[in-house]
Formats: sequence, C-alpha cells, structure tokens
Amino acid sequence: MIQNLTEHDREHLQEALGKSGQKVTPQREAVFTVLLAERDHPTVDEVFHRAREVMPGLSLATVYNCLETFVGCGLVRQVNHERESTRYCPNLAPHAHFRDKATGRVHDIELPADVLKSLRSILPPGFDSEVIEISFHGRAQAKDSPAN
Amino acid sequence: MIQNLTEHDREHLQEALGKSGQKVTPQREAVFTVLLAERDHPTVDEVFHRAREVMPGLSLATVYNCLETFVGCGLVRQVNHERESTRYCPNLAPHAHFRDKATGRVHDIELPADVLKSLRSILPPGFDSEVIEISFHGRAQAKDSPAN
DNA sequence: TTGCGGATTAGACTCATTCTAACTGTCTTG
DNA sequence: CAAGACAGTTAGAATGAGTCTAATCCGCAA
Repeated sequence: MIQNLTEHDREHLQEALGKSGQKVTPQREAVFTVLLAERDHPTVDEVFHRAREVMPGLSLATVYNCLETFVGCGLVRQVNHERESTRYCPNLAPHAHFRDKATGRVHDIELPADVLKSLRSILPPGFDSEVIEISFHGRAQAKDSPAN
Repeated sequence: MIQNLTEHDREHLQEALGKSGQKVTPQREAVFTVLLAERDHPTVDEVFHRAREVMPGLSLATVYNCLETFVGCGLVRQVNHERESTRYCPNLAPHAHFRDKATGRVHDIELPADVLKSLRSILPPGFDSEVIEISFHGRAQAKDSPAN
C-alpha cells in the first residue's frame, strides 16, 4: 500500500531538510512517505498508525517531531479546523480547505491568484500578513475521492 | 469597568435566547455583558475572570455553557487560531481575523461583500458552504486600540 | 408543598499535544 | 580504536483546554 518515495520526492525531502541543517532519517522518510501516499489530510494519529505498518518501532513522539520539522522547513502545511486534531497536508500550492460536515473529510480547494490578491487587499495599511488560512465548512455532494 | 447592558443589548440577548427556547439568567447576562464591554476576543478564561469581578460565584463550567449557548443561537462567534484557546467575538458582521504574531492580539478585518462573493465562487459545484473562516497571521504596526 | 425541568456548580475526566530524561547511532577528533 | 559531541528517537509523564457527571438550585405550575 505504502510505496517507497520516488527519487524526485526523496530529493525534495533531502533538500528541504538540508536547507535548515537537518538530516534525512528513516523515520522522517517513513512519515513523509505516508503523507505523500494518501493525500487525505491525516491526523497525527493516522500518520502514526500508517507509518507503523512500515516501521513498527516508530513512536508517536517521533511522528510529532517529524511533522513539526516538516512544517518548519516548509514541506507540509498544518490544517486546523475548530479544535479538532491538527491535520497535515503536503499540498504547497495556495489553496483553501473545505471540511465536509457529514464525513469530516477535508478537501483542498484551489485558490486562484486573483482571489488571493483581493483577499490580501482587505488588510488595512500597517497589517502585514505572512499566512492566510481559509476554511469552508459545509456539505459536499458525494464524490468520495478526496480532492487531493 | 464593566457597564450594565443597554436596554437595546438586553433585548437582543432576550430575543436570541427566546428564539431557541432559553431564558435570560443572571449568569448569561454577566457573560454577555463582558463580551460586549471589551471586544478584544477574550478566551474562556479571560471571560471567566472578568465576569467573576461582577459575579464572584460564577463557575468556569457556566462560562463554557453560556458561551456555547450564545454560539448556538447566533449571538457570538467562535474564533480559533491554530490550536490556541478558543476566543469569542460578538461582532456578527462578516469579517476576517488577523492575529498579530507579536502580541497575540486578534483584530477584526472588515470583509466587503464582493470579496466574500469571489471567495464563495472558488467552490466547485456540489460544495455548499455555510461557514467561511478567514484568518491572517502576521505583524500589525503598533496601533494598540483593537480594531473591533 | 410538591414536583418538574432548565440552569448552575465543583470536580473528575478526556485526549491532543508537549515535555523530560534516557538512550541510540553517527560523525569527529585525538 | 576510544572518547566526546550531538542530532534524533523513544516511552512515559505532564499539561491544559475542553467536556462530562452528578448534585444542587431555583422559578414556576399543579
């Protein structure tokens, strides 16, 4: 089920970690692989269980550590909805999130540059934003393949 | 410091509670008063401490209950940022939130109808959203009066 | 006056996340 | 090779926001 990383993804991992002076470890590779394998915005716990199948000794603390590291070097994004468990997403393109009320599933919604721009424009002068989070909450019609 | 409710606000409270079959109680009035008095997006704990000054016997559980009730009948909105404590906001007009990295303070950012509309337009067909949350995270220049 | 039901209360509990301290493995330098 | 340094990993304890529970309170109706 969980494939190995492609050469390309492995380099991506290596480069991002390297830039902030960190190394590729088997654990980090396993966690990263899990994130890329199924892009369904898993929680830490879900990542933990999936990665365990491949690396049984892996500890929960390490999964937290890896994910934090990845976020720190820009490899993945955190997704928070209300006070639910944090989810992780390897999609780095600007996008919003839609959480389906019925299933709890999170879908990525593409965010066109002009919309992003108009959104930035509502900030009064003096406000300088690095991160914008946009999340919708509602119902999605069927369509069970998660929109990446 | 904490004024009594204006007649207008009291009616607003009464009406909203009444609509969902609930009553105005001294505790609810106190909590609501606190929310209106200082619109700085307080956490539950902050609401608790402020309301205590006026009603010393008030319990934390009740503050949670009141706030949940208010959210349920549309009197206030919850504001979540990452995994920090939930904050509460009596501003019902559509608006985004800006969290100042330096101070942690949350500012309301007016959200013009056309921006809101363009935002809604990015949802693919089949996605029906009831709630949109937009939050910025960055630095705000000085200006210590919270932009309501 | 009795009883009902919503509201309130204190404290126990949950559970995601963070912290701590010990351990591992690798790299360096002597 | 030995010794130290050091990042990374680990299990389990600690934290803390939020929820649950069971007892109590209070206004009102029978």
